[in-house]
Amino acid sequence: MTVTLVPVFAALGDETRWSILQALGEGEASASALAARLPVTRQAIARHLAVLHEVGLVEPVRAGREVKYRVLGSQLSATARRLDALGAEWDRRLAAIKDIAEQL
Amino acid sequence: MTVTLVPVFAALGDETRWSILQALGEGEASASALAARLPVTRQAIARHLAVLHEVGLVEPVRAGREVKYRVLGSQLSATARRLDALGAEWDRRLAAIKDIAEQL
DNA sequence: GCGGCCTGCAACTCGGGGGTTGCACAACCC
DNA sequence: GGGTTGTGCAACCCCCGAGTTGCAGGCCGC
Repeated sequence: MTVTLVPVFAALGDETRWSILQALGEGEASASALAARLPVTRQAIARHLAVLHEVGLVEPVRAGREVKYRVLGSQLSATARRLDALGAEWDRRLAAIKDIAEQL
Repeated sequence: MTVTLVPVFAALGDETRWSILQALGEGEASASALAARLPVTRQAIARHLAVLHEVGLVEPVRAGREVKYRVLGSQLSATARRLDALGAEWDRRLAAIKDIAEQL
């Protein structure tokens, strides 16, 4: 059920979305609240939140008539672990190739 | 000093670039060699390699008239560590906020 | 119940990036 | 030297996504 990595990074490859994530890192907030402290429209932020939710980095929390969002740091850490494993694997393989080449 | 995170993730948010990285993870290769086993033009791959090089994920290696590229797994792992730290920090802060709220 | 927030959906603009083709140039091989 | 292979640069097309405005619908409080 692990989400594929690429869409997550596509979501993380946007400055505005990082601003949103950073703001949410200081506490839950609604789209309107975020729009008040960011230089973009509420609708734009709503779309960004939808994207972040699709890749599992953020979670909506109904609070009466407003919808607050909570950042899911554990998901980010999980993604980080997969990334680290990939980097280590590549370095390991390339080192092995180099060793074999030197064996000649 | 450390490159900003966003461009790195923007670079990682593309399927074709991941195909390139995966291929390079099995051994160094030139743009032409990659074009032979991927469904895109050599020029497109060259542009992707330039992007990956700009964010430090890949390194060019001149070999006579051809330019092979090597994937830098350590850079990926370094990025992963920064990401993990961020996720942990967010979770820590939100947990602290929750604790304070329950103190009331 | 009624006016004011907050949300959701739809249509539109516009700039950027992924992909292509075409050509010029450099380096290897025979 | 001449043909072949690999690279670099430039122009072009085209689609997608970030952002906007506008409007309709739901919940609150008075």
